[in-house]
Amino acid sequence: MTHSSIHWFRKGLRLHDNPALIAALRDCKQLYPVYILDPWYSNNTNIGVNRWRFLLGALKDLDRSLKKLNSRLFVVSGKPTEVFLKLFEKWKITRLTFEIDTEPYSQCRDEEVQKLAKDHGVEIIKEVSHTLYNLERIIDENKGKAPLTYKRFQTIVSAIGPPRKPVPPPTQQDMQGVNTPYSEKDDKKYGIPTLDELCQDADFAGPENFPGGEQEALRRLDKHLERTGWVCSFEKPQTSPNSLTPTTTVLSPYLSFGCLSARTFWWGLSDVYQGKKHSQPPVSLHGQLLWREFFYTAGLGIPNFDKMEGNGVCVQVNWDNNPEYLAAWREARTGFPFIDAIMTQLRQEGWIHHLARHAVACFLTRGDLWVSWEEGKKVFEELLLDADWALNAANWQWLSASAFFQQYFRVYSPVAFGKKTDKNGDYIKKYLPLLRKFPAEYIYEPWKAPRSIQERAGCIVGKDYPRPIVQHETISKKNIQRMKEAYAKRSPDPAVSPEKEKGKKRKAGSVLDMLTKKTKK
DNA sequence: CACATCGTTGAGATA
DNA sequence: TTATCTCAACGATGT
Repeated sequence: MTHSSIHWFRKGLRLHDNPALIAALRDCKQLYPVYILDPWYSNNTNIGVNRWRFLLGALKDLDRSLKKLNSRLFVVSGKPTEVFLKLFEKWKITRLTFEIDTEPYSQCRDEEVQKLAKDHGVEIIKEVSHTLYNLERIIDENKGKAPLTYKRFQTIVSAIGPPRKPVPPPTQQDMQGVNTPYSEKDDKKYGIPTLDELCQDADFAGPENFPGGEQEALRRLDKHLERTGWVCSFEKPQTSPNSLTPTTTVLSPYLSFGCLSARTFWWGLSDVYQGKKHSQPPVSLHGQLLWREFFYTAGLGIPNFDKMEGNGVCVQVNWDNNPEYLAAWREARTGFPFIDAIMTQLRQEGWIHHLARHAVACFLTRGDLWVSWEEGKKVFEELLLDADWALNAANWQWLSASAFFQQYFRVYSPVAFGKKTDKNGDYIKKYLPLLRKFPAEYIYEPWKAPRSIQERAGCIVGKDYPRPIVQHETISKKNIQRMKEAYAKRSPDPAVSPEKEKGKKRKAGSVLDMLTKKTKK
C-alpha cells in the first residue's frame, strides 16, 4: 500500500515532535507539505505587522528544512475546504495528516475538512502535539468539566503522569522512497508571500528581536537550558517586568506558532532538573507550561470562553463603552509613563513581560479605565507575537477579575508597581525617550514635577506629554466598589431558593472572619 | 451541608 | 533589607 499524503501545517510549524508529519511518511510515495493562508483569519481577527512577519519567518524556515529532506512547503491561499477539494484531485491524495487544534474556529474548520476527506476517500490521521496532554482526557478525568483552579488541574495531570516524550524529526532515512513532486514554476504558484502582500502597513514593522522559525526556537531553547542554575531557580514572580532585556525565555511566540514543541521544552527542563534541587509549579518553568495547558483546557471546556456574555465562568460586568480611553491606552498616551512605555514596547517589539501585561490589563479594566477586557484582548491579539486564543482570553479574564482570580481589591498601581524593579525608570526612558531628561524622582509621575523641572527636561506635561488620563488613587477605589457590585449581582441560580440566598449572605458576614483570624493567632 | 483553606506576581505601613 | 500585617472580603475546592 502506497500513499500520497498531504501534511497540513497550521500551528505546529516544525519538524521536531511532529507525530502527524511522521504518520504522513508511513508507506508514503508522495508527500505534499501544505500551509494554507486562510482568509478567515484576516476577516475575523486582527493580525499586526510583527505577527505576520513572524509567521513568514516560520514558514521560510520550514521550507528550508523541508528542502534539506528533498521536499518543500506548498503555500496556498483560500478557504481550506476549497483548497483541499482542488488538491485532493490534482495530487491524487489518499491521506491527510494534521495536528489537533482545540480552538473553536479550528475545530469547526477541521470538521468540515474531515467530511470532505471522507467523501473523497482520503484517510485522516490527526495527532496531539500542540499541547503536553490530550486535553479531552483532562476534561474527562475531571468529570467532564475543565478544572477552574491550577491546583485542581495539577491534581488531574499528576494522576495522568508526565507528558509523552517528543518524537524525533524525520530523517533522510524516513524519507527513503518518499518524493515531493514539484517544478520551478511551483515556486511562483506555491511560494511564500512577501510581507507587503499580506499586510497593509508592512513599513511599520519594528525591530525584529524575535525572528520566527523552528531553528531560532531550538537555538533559543538550548541557550536557556544551558543556564542550569537559572533554570533550576526560576520563579516567575521574581522576574522583572521592566528590565531593558527580557528576564524570561521569550519562547512563548515559538510555542504559540508551534515552532517549538511544548513537550520538547518540558523534557529539556526535566533533563536539567534531573538530580538537582529546583523550583516547582506554579512558579517554575515546568509550571509555566502547565499554565498554558490549564488555560488551553479551559478554552476547550468552557463555551464562549473568549467572550463575557454566555461565558459561564465570567463575572458579568457593566464595562463602559469608552472609545477615548481605549484609544489612549492602545496608543500609549494615558499619561502614566509606566503604562505608556509598556504599550510602546508591545507595539514596537511584539513582546512584553507577563507582569507588564498584568499592569496594563488591570489598568484598562478593573483598575482604572473600566473598559471591557474583550477590547484589551483584541489589542493583544493584534500586537503580541505570542498571541494565543486560549491564553489571551484566560489571562484577560484573570486580570480583570472576571474569572479564575477574584481578589479584585488587589489593584496594580501604574506608578508604584514599576518602581519595585526599576527605581530610576530606565525602562520608561528607553521606550519614551521624550521623558529621558526627567529626574528619577518624577519619572513615574511627571505631572508632579515643578514647571521649572519640566522646562529643563524639555517636556511640558499637557503639551508634549499627556496629563494622566485618570486620578488613579480615587478612581481605583471607586472601581473596587463597582467590582463588588458586579460580584454581588452574579447571576443567581434560578434553582436556588430565597432562603438559600439569605444563608449565603449570613455566611459572608464579617463576624466569622474576625473569629477565624483571632483563633489563627 | 458547613466551614476552612488557599490562591504564581498589590500597596502601604510597620517592625 | 526583609518579613509580616492590614486593607476588605472573592470563589473553588476539599474535608
